[in-house]
Amino acid sequence: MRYAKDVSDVEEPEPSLASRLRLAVVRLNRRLRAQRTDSSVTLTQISALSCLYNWGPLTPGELAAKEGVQPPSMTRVIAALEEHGFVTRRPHPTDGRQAIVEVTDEGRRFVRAEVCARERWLDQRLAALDTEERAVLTRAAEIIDRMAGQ
Amino acid sequence: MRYAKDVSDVEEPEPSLASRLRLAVVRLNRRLRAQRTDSSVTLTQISALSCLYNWGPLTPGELAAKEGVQPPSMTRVIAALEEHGFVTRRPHPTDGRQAIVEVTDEGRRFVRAEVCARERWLDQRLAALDTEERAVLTRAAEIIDRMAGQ
DNA sequence: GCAGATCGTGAGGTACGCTAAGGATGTGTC
DNA sequence: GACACATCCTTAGCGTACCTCACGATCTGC
Repeated sequence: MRYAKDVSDVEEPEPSLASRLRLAVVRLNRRLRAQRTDSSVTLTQISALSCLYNWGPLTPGELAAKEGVQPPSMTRVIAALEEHGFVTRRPHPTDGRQAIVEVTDEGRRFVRAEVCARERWLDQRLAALDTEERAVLTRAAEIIDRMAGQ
Repeated sequence: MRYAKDVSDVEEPEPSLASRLRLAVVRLNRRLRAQRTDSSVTLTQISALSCLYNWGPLTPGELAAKEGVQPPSMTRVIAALEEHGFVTRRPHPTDGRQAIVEVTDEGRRFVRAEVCARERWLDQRLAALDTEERAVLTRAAEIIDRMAGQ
C-alpha cells in the first residue's frame, strides 16, 4: 500500500534512486553484521584485514583512509586484529611516528578460509540469483566502491 | 600491491562477488551514516519512517520484520519517531497486545522534504555517474532489497 | 478459568563510529 | 643546537544501533 500522491507531484512519481539505494544498502549491511560465526572477529575487522590482504602492508593512517574511517577508529580495529594474531606491527624504517601493519601468515589463512565461511549466507543468496543479476551486482559493487571510496 | 597467489589457486583469481559486494556495502553504509544533518533524526529512524510511508500503518512487530531487526530494537526507534511527532501509536482494534504505528502528516512532510535534503550527499555522487551506471544501481537496489528483504 | 503462546517493552551488553586531547617524532628556522 | 610547529598514532569519552534475555499484558485452546 502506498499513500496517494498529489496530482501535481509529478517530478518524482516514485522513491528516488538515492532513497532506494540507501534503503537497500542499510538493510543488507544489517544482515551482513547479523551473520555471526563462532569466531569473535567482527565485520569491521574483516573489512580492514581484507584491505591489508589486498593492498599489502600499510600504516594505520593509510588503512584508515582506505576504509574511510578516522584514524582513532582504526586503532581499535588494528589492536583487535593484532590480539587475534592476524596482523603484526613493526616500526617504520625512516619515520618513528608511523608504524607498518602487515598481515601474518595466520591472517592470510583466515582471510582465505574463515572469511569465505562467514560469507556463506551472502553466497547462498547470490547463488539464488541468475547470471544477469549477478553481473548487475558486480558492476554495482564497482560503482559503489568508486562512489564511497576515497 | 597484491600478494602473490599459489599457482594452484586458480578457482578464485580475484575477490569473490560476495567479498566485493560486502566491502562496497559496508563502506557506503559508513558514509551514509556519517552524513549528519542538523536534524536529530538518525538513519535508522529515517529507514523505518520510509518503510511506514511506503507500506502504510504497521504493528511494531511487522515493522521490525520488514526492516530486518528484532522487535526490541524497533521499540526504541518508534519511541524516537513518536517523540518527533512523525508517527502515532493507537491500539489495535481487535488485539489488545498489539499496536498500530502510523505516519502523521508531519511525518509525511518530513519524508518528502527533509529526507531528500539529507540525501544530498548521495544525490551529488549519483549525479556524477552516467545514465548507464545509474541504471545498474537501480537494478542492483532492487536485487539487493529482494535478497536482504524478508 | 487456567496454561501456554504471542506481542511489546525494559534492561544490559557489544560493536563501531565520532571528536577532543595528549605524547612522540619529524621538520623548518634562527 | 634549540625552539616552534606540523604530523602521526593513540587514549579517553561519547553517542548510535544492534543484539539477547527477561518481564508484564493480552489472546487462545482446553
